[in-house]
This record gives sequence, C-alpha cells and structure tokens, in this order.
Amino acid sequence: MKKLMIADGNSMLFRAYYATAYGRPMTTKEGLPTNAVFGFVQMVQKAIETVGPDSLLIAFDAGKHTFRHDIYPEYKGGRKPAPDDLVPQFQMVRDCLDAFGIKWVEMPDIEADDLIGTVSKKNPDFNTYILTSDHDMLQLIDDTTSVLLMKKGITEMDLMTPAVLKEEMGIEPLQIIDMKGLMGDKSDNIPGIAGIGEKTALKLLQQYGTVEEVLAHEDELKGALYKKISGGHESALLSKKLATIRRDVEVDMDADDLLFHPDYPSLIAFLRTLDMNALASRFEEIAASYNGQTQQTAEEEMKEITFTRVSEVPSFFYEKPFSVFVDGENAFFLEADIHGFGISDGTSSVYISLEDAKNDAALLKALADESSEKIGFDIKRAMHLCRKAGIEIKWHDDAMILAALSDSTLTSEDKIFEHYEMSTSVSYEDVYGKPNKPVLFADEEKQTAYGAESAKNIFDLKTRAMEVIRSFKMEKLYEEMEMPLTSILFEMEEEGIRCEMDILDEIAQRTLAEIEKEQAEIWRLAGKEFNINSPKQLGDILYDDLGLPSGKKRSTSADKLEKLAGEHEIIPHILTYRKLSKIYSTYAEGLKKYIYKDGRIHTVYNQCATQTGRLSSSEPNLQNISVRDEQGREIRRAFLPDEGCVLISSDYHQIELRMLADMADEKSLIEAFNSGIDIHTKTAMDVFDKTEEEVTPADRRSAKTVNFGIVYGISDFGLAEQLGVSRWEAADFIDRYYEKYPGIRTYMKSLVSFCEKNGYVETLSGRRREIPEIKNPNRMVREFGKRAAMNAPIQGSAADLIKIAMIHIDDMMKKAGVKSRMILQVHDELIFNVPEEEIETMKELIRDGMENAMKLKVPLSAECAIGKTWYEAK
DNA sequence: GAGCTCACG
DNA sequence: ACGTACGTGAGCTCC
Repeated sequence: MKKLMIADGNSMLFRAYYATAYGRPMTTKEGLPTNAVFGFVQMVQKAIETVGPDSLLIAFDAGKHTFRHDIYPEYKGGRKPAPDDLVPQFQMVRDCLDAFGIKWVEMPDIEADDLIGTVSKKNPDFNTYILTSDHDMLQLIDDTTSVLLMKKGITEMDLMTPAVLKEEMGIEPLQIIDMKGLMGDKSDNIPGIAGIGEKTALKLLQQYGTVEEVLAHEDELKGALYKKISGGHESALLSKKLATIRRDVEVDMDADDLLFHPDYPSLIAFLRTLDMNALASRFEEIAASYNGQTQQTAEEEMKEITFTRVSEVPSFFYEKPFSVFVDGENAFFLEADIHGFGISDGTSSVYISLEDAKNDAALLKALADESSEKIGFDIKRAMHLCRKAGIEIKWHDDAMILAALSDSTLTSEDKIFEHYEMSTSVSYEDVYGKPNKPVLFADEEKQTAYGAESAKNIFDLKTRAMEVIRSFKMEKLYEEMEMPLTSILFEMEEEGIRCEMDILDEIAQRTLAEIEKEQAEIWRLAGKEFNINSPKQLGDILYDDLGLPSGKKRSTSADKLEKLAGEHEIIPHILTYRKLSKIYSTYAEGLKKYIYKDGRIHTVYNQCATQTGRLSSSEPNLQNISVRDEQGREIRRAFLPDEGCVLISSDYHQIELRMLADMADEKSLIEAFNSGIDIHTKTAMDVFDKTEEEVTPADRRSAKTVNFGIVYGISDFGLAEQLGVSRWEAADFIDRYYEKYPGIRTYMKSLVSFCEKNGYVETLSGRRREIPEIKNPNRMVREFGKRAAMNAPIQGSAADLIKIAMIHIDDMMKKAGVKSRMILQVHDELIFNVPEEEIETMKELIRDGMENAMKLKVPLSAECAIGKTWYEAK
C-alpha cells in the first residue's frame, strides 16, 4: 500500500522551538530567530527517512474561534501567547515548506487536528502516518493509520499502532477521547472531572469502556470517587465532545494530489538565506544520494508487486538456486510448528502456507532434491522445524553462517540484519503477536509480506556474504568445515543427553537447606536482614556497617572478597552462600526447567555466537556445568548415558599452548612438547631458573598462570592481579618468559602489527576476526584490541581443530556404523554416549580423530575417561 | 534492560 | 592518570 504522511505543523513547531530554545540563541546574521524552523526541518526529514511517504501534507491551525469555542468559550483559555522569537517563524516555516516542495494546508477557524482527522479518513486506501507530539491524535489510530509520536529531542519518535497502544495503556484508540473526558487536558483547558487523573481514568475505562458507561454505573463506585463522578456528568460529556477530533471537515484533499517530490536545491538555497549553512550542507549530502533513493523506491514498488501468496509455487523457481524462509514459531526447537514458507529466486518472492506446501508435489520434490540449491538462514533450526512438520529439505547454503564468517563481529541475527541493512515491512510480532499474547488468526496479507520479504532477504544476504567469503578465500572453511559441522550439531541437539530430574531435585533440596543456614548466619553477623544477592546492599553492609577496607570500587566479587577473608568472619559465609545460590538457581533448579518430556536436555549449539570461531551453547548452556568446585561438580551426577551405555569424555591437553607453540614456531616450546615433559613444570623451570626437582607445586601453579596469561594476551597488571604479586614482579616474569621463548615474543608482536595494519587477525584455517578496537583513539580500548589480536588466532585455531576432529569422528562413526553418538562439545572436550560393547572401538576412534585432526609441529594428546555419569567420566 | 556476579574453556 | 587478563551464557537486582 502507498503511504501518506500527515504532520501536525503547530505541535511540531512548538516542540522544535522548545527543544532548541535553550543554550545559545539561533538567529540569522540580521538577528532573525530561526531555531524552531531549524528543528522543524530536521523533524520532518527524519520522519520522511523513517516512513518513506509517497504523499505528504502538513496541517496548521488558523484562526482563533473554532466550533469548540461555541460549545465551551473557555476552550484553550489561559494559554500564554507564543514567545516573541517564535512568532516570526510561523510564516518562515511555511515558506520553508514551499521551498522544500511539501504541501501544507490551513483553514480559517479549523484546527489542524480536525484537518488531519478528515484527510486521514478520506484516504482509506493509503497507509497513513500522523506525525505529532500531541497524544490526542492517538484516537485516530486504526489498522491502516498509525501515529509517529515525537519524543524528547527532535529526532526521536515512537510508532504507535493499535497493538502498541493496547500494550502501553491497555485501551483502544477511541478510548483516548474517553480518557480526556474523564481526566481533561490542561493544555487545552478541557476540564474533565475534577479530581480524576490518568490512573483513575484508566481504571474506570478498563472496567466500563466509555464515559457514558462510567456515568451509568456510577452507583457501583464508592465514597469519594462516587461523589466526583456524580458531580461531573455535564463536564465529562462536554470534555469528551471537545476532545473528539472531527473527521468531516469541508476540505478536499486527495492523497494522490499530495505526492511528495522534494526540491532539494530550492530548500538548500532557502536554508542558506537564513544562514543555516551546516544544515544546508547536510541536505546537499541527502540530495546527492536522492537519485539512488528514487531507484530504491522504484525497486520497492517492484517488491510489492512480486510479493504474493500462492497455493502452488510456480515451477520457474526451481530452475535456479532459491532461498527458503521457514516461517516457524518462536518456540523451543523440538516443539515449534511451521506456518508456511517464503520462497525467493532474488527477483520474485512468494509465500505458501504449510498446508498448501504439503499438497504441492513439485515443491516437495524440489525441496528434497539435492541438485536444486536451497539457501536458508539458520538451517540447523530449520532442519528441526522441518523434521517435526514432516517436510524434507536438502539445504545447500546457510546465509547466517556466511554472514557471520564474512564479519566476525556479527554474532547475532540482529547484528547481521543491521549490518546488511535487511528488514521486512512487517515484523514477526506484527503477524503472530507477542509470546504472551499470540494472535488467534494471522493476517494473511501481513504473513505474506513477512514471509516473502524474509525469503528475499535471505537470497540477497547469501549473494552478498558469499561475495565477501570468496574475496577472503574462505570458501573452503565454509564448505568443508562449517557446513558439515551444522549437520553434526543438528544431530547432537536432537539426540540430547539424559538428565535425571530426581538427582537435580535432591541436590536442590539439600542446597536450599544449606543456603538458609548460611543466610541466617550472615544476617546474624551483619546484625540485620538484607538481600545478600544484591551487590549494592551487600556492599553497604560490608563497607559501611562492618567497616571493611575497600578500594574506590567497593567490589563484592569473589576474588576481591577472598582478599578480605581474614578481616571478618562473615566473608567465608558470603562466599559459601554465593556458591550455593549459584548451584541452586542456575544448575539444580535452572536445569530442571530444560529436561524435556523424553527425559533429556537438548541444548542449542550456536555456530555464529562468538568472535573467535568457538561454539556456544544455550537453553541451557551445557558448556559451563560446574566441575572445579566439588559441591558444584555433583550436578554432573544427574547427567547419564542411555541404558547399557557409558559416557566417554575426551579432552585435549593444553591445546591452546600447543597451538601457540606451533603457530609461533617457538623451538624450545616445541621441543618441550615433543619431549613429553609437563609443560607448566617446564615453564616454571625456565621462568624461575630452577631444575625440575626444585620446582615446587606453588611454582608450577604460578607458571600455569603465566601460561594462561600468555594465551590471553598478557599484561603485567593482569598477571599481577591473578598471581597476587606486584606488577613489577609480574613484569619481570613476563620478561623472563619472553627471554626463554623469544619466538613467542616475535609472534605476538607480529600479530599486533598485522592487526594494526589490517584491522583483523586470522586462524590456521583462514577464519578472520575483525578487531576494530585496534584503531580506537582511546588507549584502553586499543590495548584491549591488542590482547584480542594475540588471543583470537590461538583460541580460534583451537576451535578450528576440534571442529575438524568432530567432522572426522562423525565420518568414522558413520562408516563404522556404530550405535554410539557424539552428544556434547565443550571447547576442548567431546562427550559421547557409547554402548558397552563399543567402548574399545570408540576409545580408539575418538583418540585417532582428535589427535590426528591437524598435523602440527607438536603432538596432540587427547585422553578418554569413562563413566556411568558425567561426574565419573572426568 | 543494564550491570554485577559466576559457571565453564 | 588511567584500570585490563581471552571467549562465552544465565540468574539476580534495580532503575
């Protein structure tokens, strides 16, 4: 549908005036005030950019005596006259609109509201957008009319639709009039009923619906409220009449006559005569891109024509690659149903309902046929949805993965769409409503627009991202690593892992009892009850009431509290309380929510959530189940293999350090790994200048910390913090480390300078991580960029390695035809569900797959552990 | 919705 | 004079 925008000229001019009146006054060289016009033009431009109207009209008030004054002479009484420096701008803004090529209207003794109400009513075949800062206008909202409500500032606005109004105020558009009837309107001097404010008015209307109904049922009200209402009948009905916008004014305005063709040269000249040179320059830029914009508008019109609903997909779609948007519910992947499919070949885009799709034999054949290339977005989720719906699709490409590979900062759907400037004219919520308020029947027109446009977006996104991938030479990474991995992750997600509710329950009960004990003890020691989970309240207790020493940040984090452990006996109790709370809410209770009806937990592996190439796991996150803490580790007892099976867990040893040794080509580190010596002991010997026998467990721990620091992109401050030594000592350790391993220093320096030059770094497999921070003017941000540049190739290459291992192992398992299943991945660790009789086969297969995934200058070592629970398999 | 805290690698 | 170790996700508080 074409778009008509109507703006409330007076309301916007006042808003523009007050939004720009403070600070230094704005005038021409001759002293003529221009601030309101300045703000007004920007508001209009912003609204034009936001809406993209085909037709545009601005309505002004004219004359002083309206029909409302006839029925209520005090209407708009008590208003202050317009400020002196605003008055000359009334004409100026009209001249400005003439220069801009924007139509405007005013009629003697008719208010702008009524003009707008009438024009919007007279053009029902347009989508109408009313730009105003006046809440009265919300009464005009309907399915094809929305209000762009100006907020604070001059370019912020909210799009108000029936749904938004219902959501925010709980009322229908026409009830705005009843609101004013009850509560009045100070700015228009509408009386309403004395003593009724917004809250009471809303309450009454939600109960009775209209002013008339409220009055009719007044005897149901009690006390003071009854008195107010019963004494206010006449005033309420009069107020309602005053607040009602007329939609039958004698004005002839056809939106087809209001087509908007901006005259930028003329506007720019006009702005320059008023000495608004900066604004004029901005419009020069806008004008420069206008040519492209008109083409875009033409293209958008094409879109509207080609976005159609079909009951059978035309066969020409199948001749070339096409995209498929699986329009499914926003729900848990094993439960979500499909509504339909959007299909696009880049030129034409159609939408077909699930029901029709199931009857379209040619479509089903094309979807299942490997030789026709189907492009999807997040195909792993699409695969789950299609499996449930009984539709088979052989996918060829995933635009989400291509986009994420093309720019590592794009770690979410939102970021991908924003970066590639992709949107749909209708949102998911527009079609299907909010999770707690789903619509009963989706509007087919909206559904078609949403689905078909999404399919077109997917097609375009794939084309554009693929171009980037080719130019970066990342096709192999995409085709041979990420795409095969998607299928493996799909199977892992579907398989899930057994999890025993009773065990989690038992841990929850036990933990809760302990939490209560700790809480009582903490409250006793603090001398009062407070919320221990609130860092603010806890900080007040510790640093004010108990007088513990603090830095300027008053942190309550565990590592800081541990340093205060000797200062007060409350500290260990707080640490215990925190630990137990975490176990209780995140793990025991938290995980219970995710046990599906098959008794298993099905996590989601996100392939595009990290900047380094690692996977992430969510809903629930099974990559951060407690293991370091003994009590937390008990949680792992709830994770079990299937009947007659065991869990095998296999993890790489010091994978990142080995990766670093290889990539930096650091000879003495490579030699150490080849000799089989414990690497942290070796580091301790080198850094502390000791023999193997002289290295104490404490030395080894420190060396281990140094090794972690190296991988994280070390800083003396960070290492000092971690080791609990002075930063000078830490700096000394780092120096000695680099002296012993000069290859590491050279490599780290080369990573930083490569990143400074190119803005990115890459892994062994050619995966890129963009690091824009490296060029940030802020030193702290830049330092962060350097550390990320040192860490990303190591972390990312290790991620590449295990992905390859997963692919090899999956391949070997399929070839061997085993019943074993890969079920979890935790960065450097794989967990399998293995039937007893396959244990030996699988141990060998896993070790082989992991250790031979890549050929490095150092050996890779992976060790299997077997158990009847995840707790034991470690 | 942001910020803090904490679980993992 | 600043104030940080790298990469995640989830639960809680409080505005």
